[in-house]
Amino acid sequence: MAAHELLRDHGVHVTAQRLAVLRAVSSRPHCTAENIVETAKDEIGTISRQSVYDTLNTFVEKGLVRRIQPTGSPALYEDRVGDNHHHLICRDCGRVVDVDCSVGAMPCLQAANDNGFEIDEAEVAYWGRCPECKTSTLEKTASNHNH
Amino acid sequence: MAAHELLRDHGVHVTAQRLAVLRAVSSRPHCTAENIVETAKDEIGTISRQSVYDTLNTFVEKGLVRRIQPTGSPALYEDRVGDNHHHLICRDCGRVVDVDCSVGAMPCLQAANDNGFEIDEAEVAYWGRCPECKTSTLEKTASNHNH
DNA sequence: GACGACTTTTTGACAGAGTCCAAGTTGAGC
DNA sequence: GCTCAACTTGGACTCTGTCAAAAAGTCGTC
Repeated sequence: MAAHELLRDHGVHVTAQRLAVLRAVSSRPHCTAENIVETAKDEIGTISRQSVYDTLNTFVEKGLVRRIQPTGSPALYEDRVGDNHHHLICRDCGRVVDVDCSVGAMPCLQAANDNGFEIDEAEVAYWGRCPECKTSTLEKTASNHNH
Repeated sequence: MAAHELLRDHGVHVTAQRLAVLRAVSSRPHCTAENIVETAKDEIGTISRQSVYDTLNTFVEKGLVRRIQPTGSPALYEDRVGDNHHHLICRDCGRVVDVDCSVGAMPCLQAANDNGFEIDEAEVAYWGRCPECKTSTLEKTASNHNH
């Protein structure tokens, strides 16, 4: 489906800014609002930060993009929606990697006890260290021994 | 274990401020840095905001308290560490409620594919609406019908 | 096509959370 | 008691994100 129709079908007006934001989100796996401002500017010349925030909020609301917010990081946006995948986040470099749900298709939406809440999303973040950061820590430790 | 020894064992100096911060975190399930400043002031008379932030960062680093950061809310701190419980968060009022791990004891630490990451924590947030906010929305909807 | 209601975008100010800095004071632990 | 760590004060600053009002653009209808 063309981006144009995608927006129409979700009941939002089609504008150059929105198309650019949508393409910016698609262009890389996990980007910040700031990334999107830059990417969209590259594409259409100029766009205000406010428009990007407004557009992202609209998209999130309409289910066109998904927002994730790891502790200590600005919000990230991705266009992979509806498949309930999760994220691996590196504590050192902040890198985010997609990972499929370990329990299967969507069961993690069920909490053990919902306390009367009406749950619509389960966000799972695995925290740790990515291969590169593991390696560089080892190197640093080794070089410390040379003091 | 007394708070005093708890700090000692984690290799941090024992000070009135740190004890007050620790107690403030324990005093309620999920508190903001601002809550802690106030609670600690009530206890020891005066403490600087800077100290509270420093202390909280130290505690998080040492594993004495856990920090969670829901979208659109300041960071929250809790002293329930090491049991891998999760959180229910209300999209409307921001209320946070503890919930035990749905899969059992710590198995959600295992991602389907760790991509070479060394994972040390799985953070799960269930997003939805709390009973109170569900009710108040219904009331608002009902009153709109009366226009 | 042109009109007009309504939605978006722009611009710039603003707010909240938290960090950084620096210098001086206090206090913990050996 | 000495030394180093921790605390205070206060302000400047950064980073994300929102608010408000005016200008511009979209889209259904004529």
